[in-house]
Amino acid sequence: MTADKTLSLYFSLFNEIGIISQLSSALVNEQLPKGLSNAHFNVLIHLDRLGDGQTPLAISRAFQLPKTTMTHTLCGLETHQLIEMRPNPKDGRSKCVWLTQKGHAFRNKIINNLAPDLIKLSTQIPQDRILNTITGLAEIRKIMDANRED
Amino acid sequence: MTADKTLSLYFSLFNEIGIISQLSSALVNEQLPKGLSNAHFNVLIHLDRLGDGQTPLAISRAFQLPKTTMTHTLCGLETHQLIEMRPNPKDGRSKCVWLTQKGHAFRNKIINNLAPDLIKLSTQIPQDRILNTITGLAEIRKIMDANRED
DNA sequence: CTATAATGATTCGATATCGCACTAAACAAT
DNA sequence: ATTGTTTAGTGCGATATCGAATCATTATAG
Repeated sequence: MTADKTLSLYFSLFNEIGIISQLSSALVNEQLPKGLSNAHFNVLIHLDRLGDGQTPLAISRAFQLPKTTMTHTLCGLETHQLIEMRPNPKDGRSKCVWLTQKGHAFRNKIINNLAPDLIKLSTQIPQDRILNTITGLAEIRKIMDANRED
Repeated sequence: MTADKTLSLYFSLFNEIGIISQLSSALVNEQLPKGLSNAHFNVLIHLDRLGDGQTPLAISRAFQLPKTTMTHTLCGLETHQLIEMRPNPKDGRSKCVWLTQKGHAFRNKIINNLAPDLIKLSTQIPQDRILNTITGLAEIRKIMDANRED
């Protein structure tokens, strides 16, 4: 295969991915109140799924974002009382991030509001298609992630 | 299929997409000089592929971005002399965006610099996998795009 | 034709992202 | 114990994103 063909193939891939990323962000944003963005919601999801009590640095690494960005995002979540920042008992420099009751409830509410849109999607696209696409994406993601480090 | 399963399936999908979107943006950003971002580069690509002379509004719609964002991005490109903004002969309120020689050359250079990374990827992932994934993504994107309007 | 509405682009203010520099705490090496 | 290095988090400045309001031009209605 020519280099040109390869390039345009991957440009197509990344173009589709970019568009869907934007569309899915829009879906979530529609459900969020003013003052809270995708960035905030993703952190809530993350803490709920993988457990809270993590440090800000660990979270910023999980999202591969600069820690200054995470400081800002966590600050917003704390202002809205969706998380609590407590000192890290194991390291005086560090903090631990905990979901509050309100944070849990908020996450659940947003996910519930999201459900109709996603369930509608699931009626429009065969499940096999989604599963196969996820499999392909996961492979691509793993390799790109591995390449990133060298 | 339960609603819960459906939700987590689509969350997985969008999660993979979000990560790859971030990784591919990073690939491009590595090749861009300070002062020019993905946003700028994507506009150059767009003008080269689909033809220049478009209005700012048309471009902002193509990317589904607010027109104020596009004003800002185009302003940056103009400062770097990668595009020219000329009055629209068909509408006194409007402008047309044209690639300069420098803009063309810049696009070509960046794409060339990007090539090694993408060609490496193409040696790591079977082409069929990429093609199938693109097909799946395109279907998902089309349906989400259509849903967006109602 | 004139008055009104709609449209393309910009300005402005608010928030987000991110690199750089800084502080405080922990760790490492003697 | 002391000193130098590394690490966690934050403050700050630059740029990006985006909604609301504004200005100029065009389209529409009567």
